[in-house]
Amino acid sequence: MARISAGLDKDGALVNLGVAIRARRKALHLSQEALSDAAEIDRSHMGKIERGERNVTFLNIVKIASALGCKASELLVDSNL
Amino acid sequence: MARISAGLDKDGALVNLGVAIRARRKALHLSQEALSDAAEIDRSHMGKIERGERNVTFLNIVKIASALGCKASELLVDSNL
DNA sequence: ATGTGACTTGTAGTCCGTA
DNA sequence: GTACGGACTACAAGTCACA
Repeated sequence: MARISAGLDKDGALVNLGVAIRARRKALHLSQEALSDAAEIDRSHMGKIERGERNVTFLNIVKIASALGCKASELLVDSNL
Repeated sequence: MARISAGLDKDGALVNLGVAIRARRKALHLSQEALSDAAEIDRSHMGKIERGERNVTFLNIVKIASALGCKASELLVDSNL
């Protein structure tokens, strides 16, 4: 059971963000482990983020984007937000 | 004293985000109160976000962007992120 | 109208496992 | 290499009083 209720994440914003992160990660042929290591975020947490089960903080979005070699805004554009 | 250390917010990302939010809010001639009301976020909390003193979460960024009538990605583009 | 400090509650984020 | 769980700790969310 995810910790984010469908009610809170009305437009699936977190899921879309997670999908965008995963897509960029795969494009770079990185493992979750490699990415979470580069972003200095726990691998378990990163997995939940990709699945849209966690409401990431802004600073971590920036860190992840940076680890993916792109801007945070690009991730959101991918997510249609 | 701000709750976010300069060390954590290396590039002033939170400050830039706050500035972008405030700029858009002013452009719409809204008070913090009106905006925080529209975004369903407490005025006090919103004020701290605008000053870059809080590491806001993704879902709240989306809520604020929505209350500002723009996309979350646009806010980040304004912030150069 | 906004800034700020003090506070409680919820959850982001860590660390350990198992499959 | 990834999903998922339990048990923590750190900190964002949310509220209020007062400047």
